[in-house]
Amino acid sequence: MLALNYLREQTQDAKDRLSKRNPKYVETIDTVLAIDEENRKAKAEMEKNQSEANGLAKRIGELMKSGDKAGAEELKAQTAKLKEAGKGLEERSKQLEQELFDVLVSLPNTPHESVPLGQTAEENITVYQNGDIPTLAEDALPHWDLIKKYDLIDFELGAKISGAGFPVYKGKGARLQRAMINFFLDQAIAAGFTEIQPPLLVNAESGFGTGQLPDKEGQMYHATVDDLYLIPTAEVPITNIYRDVILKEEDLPIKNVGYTPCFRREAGAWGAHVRGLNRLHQFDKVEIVQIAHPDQSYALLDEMVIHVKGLLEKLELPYRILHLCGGDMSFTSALTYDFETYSAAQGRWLEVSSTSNFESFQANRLKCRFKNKEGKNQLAHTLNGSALALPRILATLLENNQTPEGIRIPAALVPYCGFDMIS
RNA sequence: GGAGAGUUGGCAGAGUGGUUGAAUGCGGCGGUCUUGAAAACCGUUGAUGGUGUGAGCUAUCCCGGGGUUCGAAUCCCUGACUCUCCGCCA
Repeated sequence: MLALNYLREQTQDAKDRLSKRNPKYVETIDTVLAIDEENRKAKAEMEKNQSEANGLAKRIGELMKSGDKAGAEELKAQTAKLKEAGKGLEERSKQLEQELFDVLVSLPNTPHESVPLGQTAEENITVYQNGDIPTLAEDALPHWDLIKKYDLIDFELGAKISGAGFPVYKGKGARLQRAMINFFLDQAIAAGFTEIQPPLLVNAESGFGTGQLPDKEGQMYHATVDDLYLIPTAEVPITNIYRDVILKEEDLPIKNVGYTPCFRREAGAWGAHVRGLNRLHQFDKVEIVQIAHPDQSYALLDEMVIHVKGLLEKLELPYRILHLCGGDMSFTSALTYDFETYSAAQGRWLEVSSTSNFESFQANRLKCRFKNKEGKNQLAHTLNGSALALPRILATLLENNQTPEGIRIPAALVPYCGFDMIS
């Protein structure tokens, strides 16, 4: 949620930036400002009324104390009118407040000035590419066939137990998953992150804090009996640790990492290119999350990019980094880099990490602040990145590393899984 | 799941329906004293919004929501959470 102050004081800047996502937001900003002005007027009126009522109440109290019952009764009669007026004013103010809130939460984050213009994924800009794209043999298999061949994952079994998109990892498939999780966690810990094991179900407040609610309600599994949501990413519980928290400036940046399964309904997303591990309802991910001082958040974003690059290089996977354009960025992000690995048998780039700076957009929803040097509470910046999401890494790894003898495991993972070949 | 108790400022903890945004203690900050520090003493110390150039004024906030009342931290209803006891259980 954008800060109202910002929209009021830097209206043109907000309009310019949001236009990068969609020009229609210029109008929305005007609507916000109009409602805000009306709201402030209504509030002033209500406060004046309330102030009078408070004054009368106080005087009645004094009269009662001094035993002047008649005088008190006289004043009581006067309060009736104020009370009546107050009710209407309060209702009006509440309604405007709600309207303002509704419009305000419908505004996405303002893109950073470096964000490329564009509306679709085709307009994202490749800012970096690394690693050789392997040339596979004629009879190279896509990962869903390799999985069957080596009995690593059973999709049908998962479908029986749960439904489509809930794979059952078996044997070396399961061990490789565990190896990657530990590898990613250890790498993050070595980079200064603190490991967190958060709850996997969160309440609606947490869903709102990081921006999944209300606009992405349909994407999360909702346990309605207890009104809890299954997390779509560890970002939600880990960032919400800092909801309603005022941090000390010297505590920043806070660096956390967590491994969690992620649950996504992916409503409406099923179509082409979703075979095998490409898109799942449940998958594993290691997520890094930072709470930062606004002055350093972009430097920290760069650090996170370097961290993710390091992971992909240690896994010996060809990858590229995309600077997402305004139209393709998520609702909450100010700047996002997507990492994609090249899955050679499918001949496709697969997104394996999304690394973003949310600036104060989430912090404003979370009320995550720090006391600055002037002793004032200031919104922090939040950042996060996948480091990494497992299924597509696995898909790429299986496809790219297939040999007639079996699937070669990258050296970095061998100590973690205890084998160097799947055959 | 059953019964009971509780939730107050950074922390601890008091609170009578009527100048209580809230005693007191600790902590924090400033000062006196000191060569310096400690101790002691004095003062100060919540958040958010509105308004004003500013001192200020004003509204809201004592777990959340609703109600009673001229007036609610205080009374009533409801929800969440915590603790104790009992039951069940990995």
